Amino acid sequence: MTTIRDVAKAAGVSTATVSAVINESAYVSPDLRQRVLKAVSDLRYAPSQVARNLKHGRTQLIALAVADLANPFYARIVWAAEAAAAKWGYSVVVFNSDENPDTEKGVIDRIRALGCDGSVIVPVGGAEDYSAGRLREGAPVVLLGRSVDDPGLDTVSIDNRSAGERATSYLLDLGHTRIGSITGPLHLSTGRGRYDGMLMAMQARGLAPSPDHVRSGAFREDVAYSVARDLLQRPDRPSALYVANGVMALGTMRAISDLGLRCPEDISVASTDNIAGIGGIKPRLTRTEHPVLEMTGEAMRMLVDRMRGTVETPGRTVVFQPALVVGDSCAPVR
Amino acid sequence: MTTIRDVAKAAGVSTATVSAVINESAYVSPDLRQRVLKAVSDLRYAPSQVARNLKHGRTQLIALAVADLANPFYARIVWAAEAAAAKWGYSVVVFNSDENPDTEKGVIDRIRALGCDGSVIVPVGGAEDYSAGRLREGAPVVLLGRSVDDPGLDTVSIDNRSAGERATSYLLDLGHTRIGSITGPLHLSTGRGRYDGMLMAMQARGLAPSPDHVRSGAFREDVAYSVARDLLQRPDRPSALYVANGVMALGTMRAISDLGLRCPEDISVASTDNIAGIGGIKPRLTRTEHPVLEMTGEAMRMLVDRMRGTVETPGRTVVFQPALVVGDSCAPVR
DNA sequence: CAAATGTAGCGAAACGGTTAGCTGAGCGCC
DNA sequence: GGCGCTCAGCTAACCGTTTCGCTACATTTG
Repeated sequence: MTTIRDVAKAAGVSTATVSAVINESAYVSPDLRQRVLKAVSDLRYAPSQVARNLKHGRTQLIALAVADLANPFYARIVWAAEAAAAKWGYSVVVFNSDENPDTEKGVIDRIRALGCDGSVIVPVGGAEDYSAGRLREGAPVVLLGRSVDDPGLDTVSIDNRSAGERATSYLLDLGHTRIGSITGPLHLSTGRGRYDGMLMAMQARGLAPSPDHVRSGAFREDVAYSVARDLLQRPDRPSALYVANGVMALGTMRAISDLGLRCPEDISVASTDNIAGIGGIKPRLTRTEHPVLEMTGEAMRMLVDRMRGTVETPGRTVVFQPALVVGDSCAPVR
Repeated sequence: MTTIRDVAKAAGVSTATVSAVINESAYVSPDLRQRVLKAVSDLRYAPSQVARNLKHGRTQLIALAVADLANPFYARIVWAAEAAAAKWGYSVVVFNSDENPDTEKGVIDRIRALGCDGSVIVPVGGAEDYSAGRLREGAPVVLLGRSVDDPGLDTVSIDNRSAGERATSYLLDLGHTRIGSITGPLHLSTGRGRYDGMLMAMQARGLAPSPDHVRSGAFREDVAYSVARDLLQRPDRPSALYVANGVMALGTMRAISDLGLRCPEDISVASTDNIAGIGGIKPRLTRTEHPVLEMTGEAMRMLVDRMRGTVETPGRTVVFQPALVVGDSCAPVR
C-alpha cells in the first residue's frame, strides 16, 4: 500500500506538503504542487480514510437500524436514507433489528464499535437503550417512525392515531359498523396508536369493535395471514377490516383470497401503509399513507444538524400526518 | 473520550497489559486482570474500533452496491446481505448506483475511500470499473446478479436465458403465438439474456416476435407503464406479454388496468421475478423466480473466502437456475 | 551459590494520516 | 546594513490502538 510518505519521498517534499496539496488546506507553490500531483497519480495514491478517521475522530458513517429489513416499508427508508446521506457526504451502514429487542442490543453494540458518527434508529426496544452512553458519546441518535417514552430523544414519527382514525372513519362512512382489526404489537407506538385511532373513530359514532374481531400480532405478512384466516372463518365475521400496515394488508388479502372470499364484495379492507408500486394489481388498497421519503429526509437532516453541533436544543419531535388514498378495496355495507 | 491510557493509569498498569486483558491475547495474572477489568467498567471504556482498524488495516465493513435501491428485488438483497454479514462479524454499507454508470463510479470511489474490506456489486457499468486497482488493493469484489465481460471476476449470476425461455415457453404452451415483450436494457446481461431466451423459445417453434411488439427500457415501474400503455394501444396488440422483471410487470399490470383491459382475459402476462409477498392480490403473476436469498448468501460466502485469503483460484462464476411459478395472469389463447 | 531458564509486564515503535509550531529565505524600510 | 515582517515548507507530535522486544524478577539446575 502506498502511503503519504511514499508520495512525499517521490516528490521530494515533506508529508505536510503532500497533505496540504491533497486537502488544499494551505498554499503550495505551483511547481511543488505539480510534483506532488504527479507523484500521487504515478503511485496511484489514495489517502487512507481510516487514518484520517483516527486523527479526526470521525468515520463519515451513519448507522441505520430498522425494525425489519424484509418489510418493503423499511426498504424504502433505506433507499431514502442512502440518498440523503450521499448528499451530505456520509455513507450508510444498515442493520436489521428484526423486531427483536435482543437483536437490537447487539446492533447497538456493533454501531458503537464501528464508531458511527450518528444513528437513525427505528426503535424496537425500550427507551433506555438509545439514550446517551449506550452509543458512542457525542454521536447523536434520531428515532424514526416509532417513538419511545423519552422526550430527550430527537424523533421523527407519524400520527398513528390519525392514521387509524381516518382509515376507520372511511369505513364507517361507507356504513360499516361491524369493523374488525388486525393490529400490530400494542406495546409499539405504531401498533398502539393506530388501534387507538380506530377506537376513537368508532367511539365518536357510539360504536366499539367486538373483542372477537380484534387481533394483534407481529407486523408480518405470514402473521397477518394466519390471524386473518382465523378471524374470517368466524360465523359472525366483520364486514370490514382495518389492517395496521402494508405487509399485514397483503397477508390479509391472501387470506381472503385463499378462503374464497372477494374483496371488496364480501369484505372491505382499509389499511395504514401499503406496498409501494403495486397500484396496478386488484384490488387497489384503500389506505392511509405516510410520506416515507420526506420523513426519512427529515430524520437525516436532524441527525446531520446534531452531528455538526448546529443545534443544541433538547429533543425535538416532528410528527408527519397521514393522507388517505382511496383504492377499491372497500365497498358500502350491504 | 476515555482511552486505553486512561484505563492503564487507573489500573496502574501499562497499556500493553490493558490490551492483553481486553483481547485475551496474553496471560495476565488474576489480580492485575481484575484491576484492569474494574478500571474498564469504572471508566465505561470501549476500545476505539477506528484505532484498531488503522493498526490492523481492516474495517470490518463490506460494501454492497446495488443497481437500484428503490427496486424491491434489490431491497431483498440488502436484507439477505445484512443477515449474512452479521453472521460473519461484518457490517454492510449500502450504496445505490441508480442504474447509472457515472453514479456507480462515484460509489466505487466512496467504497475505496472508506477502506471497505470487500465489496458485493451489482454492476451497472463496464468491466473495467471493477477490476483491480479501482477498489482498494487486496479488497476483493464479487459481482452479483449481472455479469460483465471479465472472467477474472468472481460472479454470482442467474441463468437469464433460461428464465426468458421458460416463461415464454409457458405462454407458447397456452397457444399464444403473438407474444410481445417488455424487456430491460439490452446492454445489460439481465436484459439481453432474458430477451435472447424469449427469442430462443419462439424460434424453437418456428416463431418470432413482431418487432412492433418488443419494447426495451429501464428496469423501472414507470418506464414499463408507459411503454406497455403504448404497446397495448396498438390495434394489433399481442395476446401475451413477457415482461423482464418484477417492477416492470407491476407497471405493465397498471397500464393494463388503466386501459380498461383485463388480465388474463384480454392479455396474458408472464414475467421474470416478481415482488415478494404480493401473493394475495389478483391476478397472481405467473413468473420465473430466482433464489435471491441463496444467491446473495453465496456471493457473501465467496467474498468472505477471498477476504480470508482461503481461495486463490481465479474468478469463479456461480449461475443459479430460475424456477417457474404459475399464478393466474395467463390464460389459454382464445 | 552462581548460572541458566522462564515469564509477567513494561516501554516504545509502529499504523497513515493531520497540523501546530518552527525555520529560514526574501523583501521592504528606516 | 541591520531589523523585522511575511510566509512557503519542514519537523515532529499526535490520534488510540497493537505488538515486538526487552527488563527484571522468580525459579530451577549444576
